Amino acid sequence: MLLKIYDKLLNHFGNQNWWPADTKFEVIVGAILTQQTSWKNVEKSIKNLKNENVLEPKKLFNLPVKTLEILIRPSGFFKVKSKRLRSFLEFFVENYDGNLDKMFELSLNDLRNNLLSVHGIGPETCDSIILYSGDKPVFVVDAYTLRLCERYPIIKTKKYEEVREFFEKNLPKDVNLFKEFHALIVELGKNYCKIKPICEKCPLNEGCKHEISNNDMPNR
DNA sequence: ACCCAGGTGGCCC
DNA sequence: GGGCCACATGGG
Repeated sequence: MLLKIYDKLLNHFGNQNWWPADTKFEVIVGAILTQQTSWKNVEKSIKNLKNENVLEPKKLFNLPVKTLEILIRPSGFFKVKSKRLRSFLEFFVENYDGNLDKMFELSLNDLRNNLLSVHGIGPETCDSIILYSGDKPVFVVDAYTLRLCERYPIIKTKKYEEVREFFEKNLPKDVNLFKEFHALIVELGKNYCKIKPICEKCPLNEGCKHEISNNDMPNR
């Protein structure tokens, strides 16, 4: 079932090659900045950080908050997100000396729990970090994934943990597959799921229960 | 002038 | 446990 959906999406959209970033650390910063924000805007912030040569753990840690706010302004919620970046950096430098290998040495479970304890890192950001920066097999669930589950009915619950476990149990434990699948679901959501008329051309048109409104995103 | 974007935490009931 | 709200910029 899930693999069939995956194949259709892959055939239609092709390989997405997520996450676009030069370093693992950049992935983490991007994961926090992209919360409820278009990637285009995040790119501007990332570019600013690179231009200032501060896109490294200790350098970012030592950056004054005011400066950080200015640099990440294009990606929105800049005061909230500068705090969230600070929370992560403090956690990261204090516990792992700003060393990603050290952090990712943890067991999947400890890693998840520790990241989730950081203020501003919720389930999706946590799992994006683990999958795309840590290369470990957790499935990232987002609002698009929940909507997909609703429309085909794949699973009744809308609870993050349950949906994540369902995908992980019903797919081969393949990091690359998890990366691509999540990216493809996002691509699907961006292109086809908003307005009913477009559904005719949707690769998942068959069996879709999209009947109602233009916007029925789970968290709006 | 709207509407939306690769969420999260706070507060209320 | 669920429902609503603030957070903010840039693009369509």
